[in-house]
Amino acid sequence: MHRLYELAVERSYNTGDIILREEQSADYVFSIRRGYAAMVRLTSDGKRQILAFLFPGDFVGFTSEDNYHYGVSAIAPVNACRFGRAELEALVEKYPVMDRKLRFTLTRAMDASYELLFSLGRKDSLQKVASFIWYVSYRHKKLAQPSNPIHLPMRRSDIADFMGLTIETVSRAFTVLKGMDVIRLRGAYEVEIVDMDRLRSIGVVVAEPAPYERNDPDYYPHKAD
Amino acid sequence: MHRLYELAVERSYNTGDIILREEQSADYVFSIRRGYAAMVRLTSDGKRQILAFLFPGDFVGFTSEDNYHYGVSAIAPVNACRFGRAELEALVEKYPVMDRKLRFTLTRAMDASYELLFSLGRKDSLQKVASFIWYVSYRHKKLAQPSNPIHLPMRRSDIADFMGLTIETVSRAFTVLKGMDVIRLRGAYEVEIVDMDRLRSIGVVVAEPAPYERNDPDYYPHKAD
DNA sequence: CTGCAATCTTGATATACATCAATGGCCGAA
DNA sequence: TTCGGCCATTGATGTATATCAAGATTGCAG
Repeated sequence: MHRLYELAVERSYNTGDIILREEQSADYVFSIRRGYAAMVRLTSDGKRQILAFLFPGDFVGFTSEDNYHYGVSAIAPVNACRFGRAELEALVEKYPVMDRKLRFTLTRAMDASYELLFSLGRKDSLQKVASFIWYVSYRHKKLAQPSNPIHLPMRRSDIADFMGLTIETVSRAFTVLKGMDVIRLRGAYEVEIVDMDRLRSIGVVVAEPAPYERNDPDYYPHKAD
Repeated sequence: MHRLYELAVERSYNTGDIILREEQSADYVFSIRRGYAAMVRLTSDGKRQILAFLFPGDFVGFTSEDNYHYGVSAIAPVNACRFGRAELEALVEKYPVMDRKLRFTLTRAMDASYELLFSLGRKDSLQKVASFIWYVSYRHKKLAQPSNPIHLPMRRSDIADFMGLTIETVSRAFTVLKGMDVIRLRGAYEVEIVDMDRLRSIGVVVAEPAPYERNDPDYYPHKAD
């Protein structure tokens, strides 16, 4: 594993700096060491979608195409390690364990991506914002950072572009959550979660036990054949 | 590679059958051999989001959690191979090439997922439906299936639940595209793409060459802390 | 062929969110 | 400390899409 970091180049970025540019040849993979970044995609008419927020420990830059189909920029000062794709693949060839590690990393990114897909497609604005706050708290906890009075490393416009909303709608959702005594704000970036259970119940709207009315459940449970 | 299929169990499913159930223990991985399926997530209030359509050759069932966080059901008669996760991992351990193959498969799924994320967050209904038709045509082409007069294997409600719309809105978008002479319909499931370029230009709204005009050093004014 | 049921289309209305427009609060510079 | 600019918040209005409600096709069963 430390072999990996021998071929890394460490780099620093300030807030707003571009780490990786859309349509650039996909020659590098980055791992975020400190700070926060966002994977960004832009439309021809000036709209923006954030595909993922990157927290310390996250990797970015894997793609099946020749070029990146997204940009990455720092939303707070970032330290990142840059790996050449070719060198990385060579190393992986030598140490097959790496491959499993990378695969697991990708699988986690997939799960996060499906979670967001679900939010974007089928949650209303309040549910989106509630699940977003819950998500940031969760990620901070995983990193052993303060997870209750949390610091949001991103601005309202970033939240909006992540959740498919506008800044105004995000702001109003914060106001509603405050009014419900679910959260409290100390400045726009410090969120105290007063009622974690209620926050979760607003934002995490997955279905209960038996979700598939339509179908004949002949096949479940799949016995070993 | 054929070693892989030695530990597969082949199974058939009819339209509407459940291949894999949400919250089930994630013990299997499936590869679709024939037919079409959908990864589905449901909300507590009865809404549905399709996370991905599965075409022949696609894999499903990898997750970083202990349980699946989505269901999979057949939207047309399906033949699928089922692999035990444990056996698969054991095989991978023995033949490291497999790992790279799986990783690449996952990377492609990621790219597709980001594409959908973008559509859900920032496209209007016409753009969503146009890009959807384009996507199905593209997938058929990759499978060496007819890609111009295309057969849609899914119903309007599936398209709606994939694109975060309602069936009515999807239907209206089809009508608009017909009116623009971009597509022609022969029954609800047969789509002739009359003007592929226009279809693409409506649905694929990625930004042009220099996408980051706004992102001078000053774009995120919340400067270095 | 005929009839029925499912699903798609079309129309009318409601509504959540976007857009437009101030106002207000925080933070860094001087 | 005060000032000025950048964001966030709040308010008023507009609009795209959801919802509610009929019809119109399609395709299957008999």
